[in-house]
Amino acid sequence: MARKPTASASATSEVESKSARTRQRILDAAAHVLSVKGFAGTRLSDVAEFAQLQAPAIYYYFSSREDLIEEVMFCGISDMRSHLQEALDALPDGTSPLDRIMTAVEAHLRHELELSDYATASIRNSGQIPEHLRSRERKESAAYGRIWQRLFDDAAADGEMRADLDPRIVQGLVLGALNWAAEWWDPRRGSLDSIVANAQGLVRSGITPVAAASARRKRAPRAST
Amino acid sequence: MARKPTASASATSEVESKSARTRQRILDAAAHVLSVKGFAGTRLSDVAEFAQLQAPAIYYYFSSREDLIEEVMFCGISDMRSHLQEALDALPDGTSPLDRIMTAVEAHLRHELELSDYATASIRNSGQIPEHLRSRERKESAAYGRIWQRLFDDAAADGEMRADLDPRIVQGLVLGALNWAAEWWDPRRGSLDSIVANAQGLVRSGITPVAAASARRKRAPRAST
Amino acid sequence: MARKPTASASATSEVESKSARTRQRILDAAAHVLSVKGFAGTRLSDVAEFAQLQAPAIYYYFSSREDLIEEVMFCGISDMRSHLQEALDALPDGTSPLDRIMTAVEAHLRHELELSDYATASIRNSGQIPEHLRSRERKESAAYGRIWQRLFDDAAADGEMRADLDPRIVQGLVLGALNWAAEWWDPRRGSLDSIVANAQGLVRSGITPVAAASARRKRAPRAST
Amino acid sequence: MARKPTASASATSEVESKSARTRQRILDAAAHVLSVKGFAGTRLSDVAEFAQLQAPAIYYYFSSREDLIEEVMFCGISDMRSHLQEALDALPDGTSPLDRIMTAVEAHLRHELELSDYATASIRNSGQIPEHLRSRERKESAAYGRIWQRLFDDAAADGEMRADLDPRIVQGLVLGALNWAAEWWDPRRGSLDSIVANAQGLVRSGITPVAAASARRKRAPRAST
DNA sequence: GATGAATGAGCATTCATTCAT
DNA sequence: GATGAATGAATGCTCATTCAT
Repeated sequence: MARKPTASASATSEVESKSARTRQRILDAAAHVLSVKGFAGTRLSDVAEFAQLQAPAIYYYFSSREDLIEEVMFCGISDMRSHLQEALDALPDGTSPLDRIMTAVEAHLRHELELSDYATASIRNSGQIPEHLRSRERKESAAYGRIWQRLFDDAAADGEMRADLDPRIVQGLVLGALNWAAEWWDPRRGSLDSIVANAQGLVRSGITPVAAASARRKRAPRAST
Repeated sequence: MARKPTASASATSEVESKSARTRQRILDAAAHVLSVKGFAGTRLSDVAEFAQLQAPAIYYYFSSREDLIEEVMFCGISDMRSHLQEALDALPDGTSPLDRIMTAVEAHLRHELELSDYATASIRNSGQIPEHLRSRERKESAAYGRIWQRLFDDAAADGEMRADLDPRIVQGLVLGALNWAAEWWDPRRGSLDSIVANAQGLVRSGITPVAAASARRKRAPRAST
Repeated sequence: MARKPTASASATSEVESKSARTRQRILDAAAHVLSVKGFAGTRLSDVAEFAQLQAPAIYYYFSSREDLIEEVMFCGISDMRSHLQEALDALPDGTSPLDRIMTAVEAHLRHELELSDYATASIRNSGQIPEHLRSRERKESAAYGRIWQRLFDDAAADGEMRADLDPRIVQGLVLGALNWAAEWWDPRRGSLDSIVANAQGLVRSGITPVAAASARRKRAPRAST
Repeated sequence: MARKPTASASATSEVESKSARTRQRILDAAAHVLSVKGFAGTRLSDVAEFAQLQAPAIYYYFSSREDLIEEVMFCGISDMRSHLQEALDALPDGTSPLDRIMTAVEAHLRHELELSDYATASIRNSGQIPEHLRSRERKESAAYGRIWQRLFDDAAADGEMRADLDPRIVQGLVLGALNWAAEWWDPRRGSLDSIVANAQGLVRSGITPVAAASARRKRAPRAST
């Protein structure tokens, strides 16, 4: 289900028809161009070049440029959401809200920075795309936001978040810190692990009440890969 | 505060000629459109409409679309930098690094969210703009980054930042949290003061060593691989 | 009456008002630009720059770009015609048709190459200018042609032109040779006198019947200056 | 005779692809418009109309308006040169310099007046076109001039040109007479043969020394058709 | 008389899209 | 399935022209 710009094979459909693979190549190319050039700057000719075919061939798989972009945007957020959901589902029952947030932080960062094209395309262009292309994306985006909302609400309810913090605002700030990482993180100048660790550390102690901080603190759960 | 016609800082933006005001109107309009539509999506006709004149009139003040956009980008980061620098300069000698960071967080957020067009234009498009339009902007941007670098380095040197945090990564995450605020903050659904307070709280306790923070707080857990 | 691009003062109006001089400067500039850039390539801004004023100032003297160009074209051919007519009128009665042609050749060449802007503007653009701008110019042009026609017809009638030559065609060829001189003649690489002498020699012996050619041949009369 | 797509001489212009024919149609149309309207006045929409397609279609074959015009200019002079060269090469060894000049006069005139668009485009616009579009054309043009130079130099060396004539100046005047013919010659008012004959007669006796002139004069060689 | 400021018409060029092959 | 060829709808930019000062 997941569309991946790199070469990682999604478990579900090993052997796809040639047609499906071409379609995928176009989507991947579009995600890449979209993430770099932005909505208005994404030309079909560039997408085609990246996908190694001629521009008119795109119309065999997508009915229009907008249709193609819409799908990229949807996939970007949709894949992100399922990736996060899977990571959270994999946690043992009874995992504390704060630890669940740690897992979410890691999942978001890894997905964004490892498979960045779709995610960054989706992230960077959410404000530039015409409304009528965002109905599916908006739904997913809202759902994705709700997952995080729940995480912070639970943390607040369990007394794992300081009372002077507003869960909604904190959520915005934390997601911003994570989303923005794609803008500056350079894999050659620092491991992904280190940025994950720093983000988790920053968020954990940024959120945790003073007393609570020393009280618990077992160990961060391993999230998904 | 004033955005300069070329690069000369006009200290008093009180009585400017009508011509200068028209030029300013065009710049403001361009910043607005640029922040919403992105580099490739910024049409001169839209800018003109926003500035209440005809598109060709823009050429009386700017030699090309690129020239106009280049100046918006430069002003965005340049104004931000001088705003931050002024705020820091206004602090009394001996202010602790951490407190200086708090001031910087507030300055960045207020500038971004109050005059958001230039800042968001600059922020959102830094990755979409062709390199040859970025020479001035890049210089300012680097200088701006260096101010923040010093802040975090000083905090680390003074023992106000936990040893497990990498100052560079923390800087990226914090600035990301602040930059992204323009994407989600809605002035109608929360005061600017509250977002400033939350950001400061999050950063302060996110950074501060356990001992200093409240006397305990050991170390952030190692998360993933 | 004659408009001259260089500094030669026309005898008639020594002291002209400042206004008239500005108008003249504009005409001269237009002639220059027109001769180099052609009709469509003649921009009022270029004319203005050459005349050392701002483009809108031209409208104080000419009602439109077309009007200005029309006058340049008219002056070009009109001055040429009066110059030729004066040279011919200055010849003593009884001058042979062939000698009159020699005078005409010299007059045409000197006018074209010494005061070249108007003449070359007129010559080069006669084919590029819209018909509705050519009514005055066409009349003058026809009159100019008729002078030459008479010269060749007289030469033919007097037996000074070989019978195998068609006076009309010869006229076209001779005027072509003269007109084209502006395209290649470089004052730094050959005197005006030498080109005049060569042209006269070529035309004289090119036209003259064999017997007559060796029979006479006094000397080419010096025409005007 | 064939105008080549790029610069490769396609000897047999029999069966060209439809694409090549469209390209040729555009070139022909451009030559026509260029010869009538001049460089600055040549609009792609006019060229397109003449070629019976829409203006943007031109970009499928030429990368820019300048590129198209550059090729027209190059083809104009290049075709002229090869046409002249072929005519001269076809002459039997031992043909006198003067007779070779007669052949050249005929070749130039026929090419210019029969395929006038390219030739007149090239001739009329050589002074109006920006330098950077003239590198190829200038080379050909110089080569063309050198052919004529040799002709006149040889004539002078063989004593077939009067000593009072300067070969360079005569060359300029003769070529001018021929080039200008396109400006006034009307096929409906005189045969091409008659203008060729008149030009040859004029040049022959215009150049030939007096003694020689009456001595010989056998027959003007009929050159090409 | 002359200029700064602005406009409207027009042109080169780009690009998504179509269609016959 | 895919492409060469072509088109129509923009969009940046130029330039003659106007007008208030």
